[in-house]
Parts: sequence; structure tokens; C-alpha cells
Amino acid sequence: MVSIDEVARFAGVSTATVSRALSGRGHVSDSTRARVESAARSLGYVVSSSASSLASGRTRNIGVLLPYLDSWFFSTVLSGIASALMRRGYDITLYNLSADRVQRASVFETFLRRQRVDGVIAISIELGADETGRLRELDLPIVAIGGPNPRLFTLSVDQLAVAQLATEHLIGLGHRAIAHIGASPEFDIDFHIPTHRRQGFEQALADAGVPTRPDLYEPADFTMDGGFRAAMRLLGRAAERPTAIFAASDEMAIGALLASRELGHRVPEDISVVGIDGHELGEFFRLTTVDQFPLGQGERAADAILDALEAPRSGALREEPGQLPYELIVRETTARLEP
Amino acid sequence: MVSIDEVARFAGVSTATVSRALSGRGHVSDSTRARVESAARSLGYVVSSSASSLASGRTRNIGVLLPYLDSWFFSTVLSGIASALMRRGYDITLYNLSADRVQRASVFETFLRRQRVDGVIAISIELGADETGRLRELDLPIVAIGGPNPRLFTLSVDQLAVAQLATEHLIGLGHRAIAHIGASPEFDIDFHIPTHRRQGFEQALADAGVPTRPDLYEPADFTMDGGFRAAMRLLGRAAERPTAIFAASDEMAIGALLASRELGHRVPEDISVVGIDGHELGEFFRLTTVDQFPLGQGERAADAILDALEAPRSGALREEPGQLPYELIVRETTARLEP
DNA sequence: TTGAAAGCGCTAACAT
DNA sequence: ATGTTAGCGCTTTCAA
Repeated sequence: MVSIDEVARFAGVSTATVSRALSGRGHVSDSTRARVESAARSLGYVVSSSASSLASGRTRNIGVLLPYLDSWFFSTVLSGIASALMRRGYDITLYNLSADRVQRASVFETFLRRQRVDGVIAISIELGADETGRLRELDLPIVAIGGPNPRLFTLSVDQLAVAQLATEHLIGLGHRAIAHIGASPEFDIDFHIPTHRRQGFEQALADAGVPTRPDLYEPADFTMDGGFRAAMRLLGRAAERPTAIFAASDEMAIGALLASRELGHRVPEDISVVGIDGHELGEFFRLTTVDQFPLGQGERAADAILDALEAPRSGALREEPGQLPYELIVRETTARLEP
Repeated sequence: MVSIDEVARFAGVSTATVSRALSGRGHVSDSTRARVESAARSLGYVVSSSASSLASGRTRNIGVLLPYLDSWFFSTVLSGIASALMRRGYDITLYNLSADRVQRASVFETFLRRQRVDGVIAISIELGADETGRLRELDLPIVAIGGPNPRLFTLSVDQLAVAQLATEHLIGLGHRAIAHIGASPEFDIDFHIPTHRRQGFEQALADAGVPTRPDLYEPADFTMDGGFRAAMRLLGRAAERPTAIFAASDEMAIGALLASRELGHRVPEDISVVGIDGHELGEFFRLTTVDQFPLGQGERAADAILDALEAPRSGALREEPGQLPYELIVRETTARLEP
């Protein structure tokens, strides 16, 4: 590996000047900079990250904390983060929180404390108080996405408003008998997303003067299979059939869609289905949904971290944690209720 | 951040001893080790990765090169890698190769050359000759998964055998009019996976003395939508309908399944469908498939890299690049052809 | 604008 | 088994 000394010798300057020219910190004359850059290029020199980090305290590396890698939402957010960081020359190191207590603890006790990262992005994880504390002790900028954590700078989508929007769409189409697949009505420990989406659903109904129908709730686990089974139960019951289904996630909505078809109901003629998320499969299934742009969430988080890092008084996350955008995407699984 | 000196002082030993005790390199008496460990623990000391890397040349970090993050296969393999590496105390940094020429080049010219990693795992990427060269110049252990690259130590599934197995399953059930969704028959530039899977398909037919039927090939792009449309074209044609569909990926198989149903054909009574991959949705759709265990692929790759790193003569990938396992999973989308 | 030199926090010879 | 010490390859004062 070619080192900074060789570049310095080749360009006829000191190593300090090479460092300044290549990093852009400190003043260097244009001609010197050009000479150094060309020397570096022709020697194939790349700054050693460990030497640079040790000397400067900056790593050009961001840690990303997430609970699952093999799940559409997380990997999409991650993809957004990766592209934004790479554009700005940052590396990204992954901390996949496993279910295993000990391993999970080791992320906070060891991995994150190796001084390998300049900041961390935490994607939708429910952090314990101690874990949040550990994160803050790192004394690094931390940006959370969508977590319910008041002690962290958090970028989040207003889940209540999102669910409300989806429900209003159904109500606007004339539906009144609307089923809810997701959280059960009693279920009220703050398991965040399910609960907020249920509250948004109920808010929309209340605003429209539509009474809630306990018989039209079906709890499900946010998977396609869960949505399928919930819809089977729901539509299999003798009671009055709902004319629309609000599913608290796209995967459940797709499951519900498939279940409806399997039972011989046409979507959207016999029954409308709306989801939430903007899942990649939504397009294929022509699913009406509220998109929350996960790719964009990742990019926003990356930008927020980098802004904090490169701000004049570094380390400070400026401004208030923004609300993330969302948008109703009307496709072909919802239709006006025909009398 | 507490440093090694404080631990040394606290434990009443030199920094060298602390280093030895904590890293396990070099001999330290049990009692000293215990004292050092407890000092480190009570002070909350964690080795600084940059200082350690600079001094030792080891980073405890593996780079992972992949083309997509938001795709089931890649994120599943990545998940396997992450868990295996984390178990052994390694970090993982992500290099997501974008389509952008310049950015892609920068991964090889800059990112990977920062000496941030001890080794790299490349997941199913088609690398140019120059890129392969750059990788080898790194002089680090490199493990590829499923790429067609003779110059790299590669862990791969025998795609031909996999396709053959799936096809034999269909033939064994009595099917003869078997459609192929995936590569087109002429399409023979080595776009690796599609081509090999087509060849395995044809091999199985040939072995069973079943002539290939050019009219039963439908090219598709390995997405659910592509599989859906291919099946629609296939089944919509007036000619004799196939009794089974071989889809070269599970996503296409699911698309084909949905298309069949949409056209009023029952699966598997009217038509059998088999896929390849072991996709997470296969379970839900009761899809018969050949699983190639992507999670396991990631774990194997991680183990191979770590073995190379920790081998006596470090850096050497021992043994021949193993073949990865696969397995026919019979579910409910295939059935015996009834006369 | 540039250079000299003192570290950054560890590890690994080399001694003992 | 342990300590002393010389770097590892940069960045950043400080001085010129």
C-alpha cells in the first residue's frame, strides 16, 4: 500500500500538505493541490482509514442499527441510507440486532463502542431505556427512524394521519362497514405502529360519524399469511359482510385480497381493500395504499446525520425532527360502493 | 473514552499485558488475565478499532459487496452473513454497487482500498475483468457467492442440477407438456443463472426422452409480474395447454400461479407449478420449489472468510470452493398428472 | 501557504 | 510471564 510519504515525496511537498490538499481542510495553493492530486492519482494512493481515524477522530463511517435485514421495509430503508452515504464518501457498517439477549447487549456494550463510527442511524427499533442510554453515552449524533423514542432525534411518519387518510379514502367512496385488520381493539400497550394505525382508523370513522364495529376487527401479525387468515375469518363469519377492508400494512392487505378472491368475492366490485406502506408488490397487485416512501426515509436519515456531522458546531442535530411525507396511492383495489 | 493506559494502571500491569490479555495473543497468566478483564469491565473499556487496526493491520471488519439491498435474495444472504460475523465479533461494512458507472468504479478505486476491511464477500455480482483485478490486488481473502468468476474463490449452487431436479420432479409426476418461464431458448450469452437453469431444464427433459417444445418457452425477467405476464401469454395461446410450468425462480412461479388462477385453472389439479429459490413467500403460496438456502449461503461465506483469516498461514482460502446444498421442497402446487 | 514535529491509542518485537 | 519501546500512517498544532 502506498503511503502519504510517497505521495509527499513524489509531489515535492510535506505530508502535512498532502493531508491538507486531499482532505480539503486548511489552505493549500491551487497549484500545489493540483500537484498533490495528480501525484496521489498516479500512485494510486488512498488514505488509510485507520490512520486517518486515529489521528483525526473522524471515521467517515456511519453505523446502522436494525432489527431485521431480510424484511422489505428495513432493507429498503437501508438501501436509501446506503446510496445517500456512499454519494458523500461514507462507509456504512451494519448492526443487526438479533433476538438473542446477550448478542443484542454486545452491540451496545462492545460493537458500537469501538469508535468505528461517526454517527448512528437506528431504524424502527424499540430500544430499552438502558439501550437508549448507551446510545446517548456514545456522544455521537444519533438519528432514529420511526421509533417511539422521545429521547432520540427521530424522523417519523405520522402513523395516525396515515391510517386516517386511508380510512377516509374508503369512507369517501361510500363505505361504512369497514373491517380492520391489524391491531385488535383492546390491544393497547404501546406497540406503536399497530396501535397508532388503529387509532387513525377509528379517528376517521369518528370524524365521519361512523360507529366502530367490534365484530369487524381481526388481529393479525403484519404478514401476508396473517392478513390472509384474518380475512378468511372475517369473511367467513355469517354476520353482515364488510364492504371494505382496511389492512394496517400492505402485506396484510395483499393477503386479504387473496383471501377475498379465494372466497369468490371480486375486488374491488364486491369488496374494497386498502393497505399502508408502499410495498414493492403493491404495484403488481394494483393495491391502493398510503405510501410512506421508505427509500426516501433512509435518504433523509442519512442526510440528517451528515448535516449534523458537517455542521459548524459539529454533532448538533439542528432543527426539530421532521415529519416524513406520505401519500395516498389510488390503484384498483378500492372502488365506490354501489348501492 | 477510557484508554488502555487507564486499564493498565487500574490493573497494575503494562499496556502490553492489557493488550495481550484482552486479545488473547501471547501468554498471560490466568490471574493477570482475570485482573485485567475485571479492570476493563469495570472501567467500561473497549479497544479502539482504529488504533488497534493501525498497529496490528487487522480490522475485525468484513466488506460485503452486493448489487441490490432491497431484494429478497440479497438481503437474506446478507442476513446470514451478518449473524455469522457478529457471533465472531466482526463488523460488516456494506458496499452496495450502484448502476452508476462512476460510483461503481469508486467502490473499487477508493472505498475498498481504505484498508477498512480484512476480507470481502461478493454476493452474486457479475464483475468486470478490471474489477476482479482490483479485488485481487487488495491482497485480502475474497469469497464470492454464486458468481460465475473463475478467478475468485466461489461458493455456488449447481444451478444446472437444481433446475434438473425441479424438472425431474415434474416428469416423475407424469408431466410431459412442461412450459419454461425464464430464459428464452435462443438466449445464450452467459447471463449465468437464467441460462444454467434453462440448460438443467432441458437436460432433464432429454434424459427422460421428452422433446423440448419451443412453443412452451416464455422469457421473463425473474419478477412476479414478469412471471404473471409470461404465464398469461403462455396459457392464453390457443395451442395445446401445458400441464406443468417450470419457472426459473419462485417469484416468477408465484406470478404464474396467480395468472393460472386468474384464468380459471386450478393449481395443481389443472396445472402444476414449480419454482426455484426457497423464497420466503413460497410457504404462504404452498409453492413446490428447490430451496437453495440463502441464509445458509451467507453463513458459509462468512465462515469461509473467517477461516481464511484465522488460518495458520493467514489469507489462504483452503480447500476447493464448496458446492452449496439445495433441496426439493414439495408443497401443494404440483400434483400427479391425471389421465 | 507550507513544514516540522508531536501525538492519536494501540500492538509486537525484543528484553528480561 | 511481563515490561519497554518503537512504530503503525495519518492529522494538527505551532512556527515560519
